[in-house]
Amino acid sequence: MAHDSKTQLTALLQQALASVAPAAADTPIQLERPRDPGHGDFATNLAMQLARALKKNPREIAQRLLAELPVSSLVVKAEVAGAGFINFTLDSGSKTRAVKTVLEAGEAFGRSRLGGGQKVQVEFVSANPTGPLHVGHGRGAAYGASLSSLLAYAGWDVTREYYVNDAGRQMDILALSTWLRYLELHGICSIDFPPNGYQGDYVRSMAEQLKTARADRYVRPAEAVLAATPGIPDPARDDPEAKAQRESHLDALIANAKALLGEDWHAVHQHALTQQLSDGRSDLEEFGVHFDVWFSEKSLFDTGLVARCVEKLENAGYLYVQDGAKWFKSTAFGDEKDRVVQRENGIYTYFASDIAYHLNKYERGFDRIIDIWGADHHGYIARVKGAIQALGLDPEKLQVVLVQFAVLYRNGQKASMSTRSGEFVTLRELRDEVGNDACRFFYVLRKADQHLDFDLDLAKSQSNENPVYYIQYAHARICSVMNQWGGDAASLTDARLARLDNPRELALSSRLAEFPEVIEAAARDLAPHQVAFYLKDLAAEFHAWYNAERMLVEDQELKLARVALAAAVRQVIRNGMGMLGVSCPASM
RNA sequence: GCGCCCGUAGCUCAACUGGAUAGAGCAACGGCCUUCUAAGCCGUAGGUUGUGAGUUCGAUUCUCGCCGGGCGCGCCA
Repeated sequence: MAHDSKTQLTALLQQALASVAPAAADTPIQLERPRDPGHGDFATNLAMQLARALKKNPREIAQRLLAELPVSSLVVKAEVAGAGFINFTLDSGSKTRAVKTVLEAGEAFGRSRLGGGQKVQVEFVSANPTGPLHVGHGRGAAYGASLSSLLAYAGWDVTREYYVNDAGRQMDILALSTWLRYLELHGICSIDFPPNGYQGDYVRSMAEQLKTARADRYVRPAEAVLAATPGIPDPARDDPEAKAQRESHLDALIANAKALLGEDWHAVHQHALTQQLSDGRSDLEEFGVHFDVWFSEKSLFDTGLVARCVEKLENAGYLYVQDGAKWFKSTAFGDEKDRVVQRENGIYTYFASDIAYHLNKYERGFDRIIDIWGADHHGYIARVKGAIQALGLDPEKLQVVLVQFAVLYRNGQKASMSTRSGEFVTLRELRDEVGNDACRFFYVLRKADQHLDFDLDLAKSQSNENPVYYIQYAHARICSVMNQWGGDAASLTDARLARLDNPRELALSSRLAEFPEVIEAAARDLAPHQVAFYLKDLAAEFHAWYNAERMLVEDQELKLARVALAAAVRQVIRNGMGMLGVSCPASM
């Protein structure tokens, strides 16, 4: 059995524990890799954990544990330190063995069975298809994609899903906006474009496509379009009354459009939807973000699931009618207030279709469901979990990760990111400026719950100083060395690794052995940034070694050992970067 | 006002689910290219972890109170 050092050491400690404190034999063994190399290769706080139960001095317990520790060739030195830590220094052969393990496992090194093949669904991005993706969506995309790969690597069966909001008012507004621009293109300029419509240039280009494909088929007289609309209030006014009037003006325009266009309304609607959807899709694909399922909100209505869902809640006694609307008693599940699922006008709320969507997720048999939402949706968690509980499902299966906002700065000024106003930086623009690799890496370089200040000027002007290049550079250097070495890569597994004996080489080997632990910890915490930081550390240690020692030396045996180490580093960089969706060029 | 998230070096961020002397990058300063890629390396400097208490062997981490910032509190999506 080729156990790794950590597993072996854990087993040794368990034996010692069993004889020192049989009553506490189930105490979990925590082994950490100390930051300070002077503290050895592994350290455990086991004695301190036992201190209270045994009512003894931790250092004394540590001494007794050491006395009972079975003899092993693995441990070169074990000593009590500090308040009661036990520090272990391992045999160098056990460290360099990682090189061979990496080379033999190749792409599979770091994979684990932590997830046990369980089915997990990760839903992310799910932006309304009403305009280009912006930098905020980019963060969700990068995080979700990296997390999905990470979970897959750690042994889960992952389904990546995008929830398409193709059923609501926002889509109607987009269709209307497109149509109004289309009318403008046909010389109908007497209709003021509503300020709360979609202003972006992409709307105009969709209108042009419509004109090219359908000529004047959708043209209607301006008077009919504006019939019975309340009109647009003075732009300077932002009182509630004015706001309400703008919204009802928009709704009246939509109603008129539907009436005037009849079946053609669906064609315009569909055109806008498919156009935006395919635009977003190709944007994400170029960004290396793939989805297995594109789930339509509209389908939830078409199959009657929303209605069935509401009925289920009603039968379970969690619905009541007030002011003509149907309310869900989410306060029964800890929410601040009850929520409407069906409005007075009979239209279901977004919440209703979201309940149905989650019911559908559960019915598809996932063992675990992860929703990745923007932080502005945090108030939404209680009601969704409440509804799940009301449907008799286990709310613990659902995990919501809130990704904090990416706030964009340009010229030291906060840039707006509203899709409707049209003043936003798109993900595509960002990728063009900064590059996909730097983008993916930059996004995932911080915890999801950290606010992200994205300084566009900095990202553009200093893109060469982005940490991603640091890691890619290490990879390129190794490729270059291996080209000059020119040997057969397969022969590297036979290298005499005992020749790797300087501290840098041993530290680098240990670092490689740590990779699987990093993967598991990151997967547990849903924190792909830990992988990114690990890769930075690995690259740093490699660069230091590279500058200190030469690999292509005269001594054939030493050369082979060093090239093997470099090849193993390269492999781990590839595995880690691949997970984060970042490429590894062979030269830079 | 209530709820969620956050506060760590001048700036951007880490810190292995409570561990040892809190670490990186950028910016600043000083060194290293006739030998494998200088997008690199080595060194110097930079901190009362917002603040005050509590919990214990031990707190950046957990609890509470303040201070400061972000977001949310619709029959919007």
